Amino acid sequence: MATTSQVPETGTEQRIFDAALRVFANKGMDGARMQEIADHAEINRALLHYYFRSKAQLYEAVFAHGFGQFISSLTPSLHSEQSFEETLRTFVNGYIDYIYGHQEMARLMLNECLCGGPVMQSYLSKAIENRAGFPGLVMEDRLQTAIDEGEIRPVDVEHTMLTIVSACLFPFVALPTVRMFHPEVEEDFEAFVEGRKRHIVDLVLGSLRPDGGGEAPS
Amino acid sequence: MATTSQVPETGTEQRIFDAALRVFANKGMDGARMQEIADHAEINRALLHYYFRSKAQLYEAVFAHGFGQFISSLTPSLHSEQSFEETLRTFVNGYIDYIYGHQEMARLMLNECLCGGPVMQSYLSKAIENRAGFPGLVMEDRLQTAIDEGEIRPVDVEHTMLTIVSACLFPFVALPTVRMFHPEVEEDFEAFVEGRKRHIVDLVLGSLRPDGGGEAPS
DNA sequence: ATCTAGTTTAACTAAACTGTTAAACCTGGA
DNA sequence: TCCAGGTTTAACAGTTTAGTTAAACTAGAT
Repeated sequence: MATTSQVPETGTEQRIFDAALRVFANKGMDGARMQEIADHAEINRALLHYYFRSKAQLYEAVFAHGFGQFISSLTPSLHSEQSFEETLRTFVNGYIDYIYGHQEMARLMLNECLCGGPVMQSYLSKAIENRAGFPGLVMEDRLQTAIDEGEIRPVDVEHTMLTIVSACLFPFVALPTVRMFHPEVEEDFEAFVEGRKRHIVDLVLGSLRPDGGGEAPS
Repeated sequence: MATTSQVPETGTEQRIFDAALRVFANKGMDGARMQEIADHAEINRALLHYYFRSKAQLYEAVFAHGFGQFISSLTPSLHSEQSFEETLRTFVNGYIDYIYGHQEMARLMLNECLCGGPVMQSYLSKAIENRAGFPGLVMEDRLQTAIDEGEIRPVDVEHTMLTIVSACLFPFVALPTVRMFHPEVEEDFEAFVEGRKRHIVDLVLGSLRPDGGGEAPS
């Protein structure tokens, strides 16, 4: 079953997978052409269907892999008991690190996120069944306890979470547009990424200090 | 030319336009079908091409309209000389008000934003030629002067702008997904919108107070 | 009454795409 | 040597789509 002894450097299935990811991310599920995927994988359409029966199955396979990878890359580091600041930093760093390391996957997932496609819907609803296994919800809960314990000023946790996630995600998925405003981003992308992490943590912590933010707590 | 005396309640062209917006926003340029647009407009495909020669032209027309509408709905209120806080509040409120009132257009534009499509690219590059005419850049400049004058603590203006825009945009374009986490959003959407405005302004102002944010200014 | 613009119907072309199949090819392992 | 699985090629069927066209119809304006 192809796992007999040594599989070639980059197996065909993996090449198809990578190619599909790239094309799906750039063109979307509808805009993607099986031929283009085959071209990028340097194989032919027939072989493509030989591995992944249909376009829909290929798409779901790619999505599922990225989705699982994303969650499992974030969850473990959030599991232990940390201070709020540590949790926030871990969350933001983990989030952005994943996106940085998997920009195409991030774009693909956000695309699904936008149209509220059935694939995202089904995987997400299953994933959030247990809060402890979903990074965003772990972070949200930690935010709530920090408020309860007076560690930070009382803010709307849902809005705050939305803002944090937005600030982590959006600049990367909208990169083509961001680059038009700030061409220097491309020159030193890693510096931008690290700066982004610091900025977000800084902004949130700065605003949530218990000693009266924009509105005095009481 | 149809403007002789009284055009019927909703002109055909407008109905096509609305239908196209809806379909393009939900399915994307590639996923959209001319037949579906015609159905929503309650006309036939032939008439669709009679008004807008091709799918590409229809798409560009819809995009161009929304793009111009967005800019011109924000620019005037930012023109006068205001305090930083006023400017920020005007910007955030205007941004979110537009999105709230034009959710489909916002989704469509972000879709274009993601794939870095040629349409967005061309319109945007023309729009940012004069900074004073582009809301985001006006805000960014105001942020810079506020720092120069010690009105707020020195922060990275680009990162801060990115965060503000992200926080305004993302929760709305990703609404289908947001709803899965917070079903209550749908019950009172307007409350969510107003809460979002306050939260963002609050968070940013709270963090930018000149008296030492997360990191002491000097 | 006639003219004209908007509209419908229906048929059609041309192209694109997905998915399938059969035959042949290559290569490494038994 | 032979076999089997991966791979290619090429052709095909079936479907869907965009876009065009011609004819007929409708209704308001002149």
